[in-house]
Amino acid sequence: MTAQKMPQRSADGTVGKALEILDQVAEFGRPVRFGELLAASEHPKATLYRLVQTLTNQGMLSFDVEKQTYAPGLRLVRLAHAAWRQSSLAPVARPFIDKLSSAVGETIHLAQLDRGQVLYVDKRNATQPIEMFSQAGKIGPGYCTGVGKAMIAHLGDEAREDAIHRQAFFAHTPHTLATEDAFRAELDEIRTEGVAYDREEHEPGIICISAPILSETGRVIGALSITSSMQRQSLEGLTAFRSILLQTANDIAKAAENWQFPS
Amino acid sequence: MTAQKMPQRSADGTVGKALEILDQVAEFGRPVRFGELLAASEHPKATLYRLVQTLTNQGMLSFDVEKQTYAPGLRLVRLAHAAWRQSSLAPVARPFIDKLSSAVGETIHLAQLDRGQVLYVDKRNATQPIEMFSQAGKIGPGYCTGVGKAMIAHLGDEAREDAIHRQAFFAHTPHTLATEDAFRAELDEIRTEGVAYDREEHEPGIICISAPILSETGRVIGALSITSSMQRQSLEGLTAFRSILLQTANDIAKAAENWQFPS
DNA sequence: ATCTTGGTTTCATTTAGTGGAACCAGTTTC
DNA sequence: GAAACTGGTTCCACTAAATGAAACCAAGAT
Repeated sequence: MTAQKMPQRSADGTVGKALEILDQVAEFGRPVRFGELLAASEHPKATLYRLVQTLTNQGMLSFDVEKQTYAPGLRLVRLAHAAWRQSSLAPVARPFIDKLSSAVGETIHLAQLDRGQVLYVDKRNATQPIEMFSQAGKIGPGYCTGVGKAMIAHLGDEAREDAIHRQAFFAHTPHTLATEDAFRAELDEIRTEGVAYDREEHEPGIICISAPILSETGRVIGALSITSSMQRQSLEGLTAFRSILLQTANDIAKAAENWQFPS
Repeated sequence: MTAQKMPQRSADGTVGKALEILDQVAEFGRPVRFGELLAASEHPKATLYRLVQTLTNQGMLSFDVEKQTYAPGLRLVRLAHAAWRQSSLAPVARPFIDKLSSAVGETIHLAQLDRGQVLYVDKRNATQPIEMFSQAGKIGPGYCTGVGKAMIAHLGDEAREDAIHRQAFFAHTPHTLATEDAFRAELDEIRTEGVAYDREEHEPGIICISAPILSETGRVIGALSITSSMQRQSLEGLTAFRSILLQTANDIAKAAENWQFPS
């Protein structure tokens, strides 16, 4: 089995534990029996049971009476709606992404950093229609995606170290930078370069160019990327997008500064 | 053992309280100051403070250091992704909705019931492109929407009573059924009718026809609706969709029965 | 009919949550 | 320039809530 330990979240209090359970259920990716959960959990039966009970009648977990399984609850969808509108860059960035999308005709990703991991908050694909939550909310590794590297490279020293230590450094492809040292070197490169490239590091044949979105004070607030495949493009081809990508990232940053939420 | 637990008011344990806070923040619809939250809360300063702290470093709330405001956190988006894929009807229903959408050329909604409220989990609009989370995750009232009425009408007695008591019965329009009695009568009607109509009860000029999605055992698992406006359609016009709507609802129910999650 | 397996409940013990009050900046007011 | 606010953070005795070992229950399996 693949016993890969995730970076631990300082489980403060009961609330922390409850949320940890929630994460576990979510990670299964399918409805789970109580027993399975118990096996994967530190907690004794009774404790886990009560925790799950609480989450369930709070609507954070949904319980399928017929199949006796638990899954992340719909209340989350409701809350995420609010989160997405308020905390994510997506609403602000939308017009710019639309423009960029039609200008370059390639897939666009908008992502933010969540504890060292890449969280995609929006996506535009020239050809296919958008796929709702199946795209937004998706997560990916920080160390081998263009957006991930672009963001981590521009973090402050402290935050960057933290992010680096959260990486799993699994070699998805022969091109993956799978060691901390190689990764650090790449980050330096990216900082001087201004943009990050994904040279088939995550998926074979998939390449991208990515730029960070930085606030006026230099804080990393997200990243933007143009993705393509080796069939359609070369790395040099992507370089041609450098200018428009940086411009768009800048536009989004500006727009984010004086973003007022609709009453 | 009597199943009588009247005093519930979303108050089980610390976890319940924390989630309540989360809801409150989400309800603001914009970043909030600690003070504002305090004013809207029952809890004393210190308690609220700690709760908010916990939620924040759990990633359930995000804190804008510059503006000193809280908003629902990105961790929710990640969790919701899982919830949407697993607990919602959307992934199963997608192909059917697509088909229905292109067949009727009107707006389609897919919704589920969450504590008496309507939670939209997917939407198809013939003309406009999809709008990610800005649509999925949206909530609406149960008593004055087609999907809401269709679902509540087909609940079991106990659950239906519960749902009815959760309704606010605010008269959004002159046509809103704003009393419990009128609502009950309408529900009876809907049960014999098989479909529910929204006759400008929520928004002026907006009408819809809706069918519940029922499991083989008769449990309500969601609802489907075709929405239009008085400009484009009449109620009679919508009636023409009755058959295809019921058919689609049925297809979705069938598909949901033997839905296996992708490993 | 008895043994497992998987889920639920009890209850004395322990731990974590609570909240009144004090404390600290920064701002405003006098 | 001191004094009174305002908004946020920390203390700590008190209390309510979480804990978990063990008992219990309901099916299926043997």
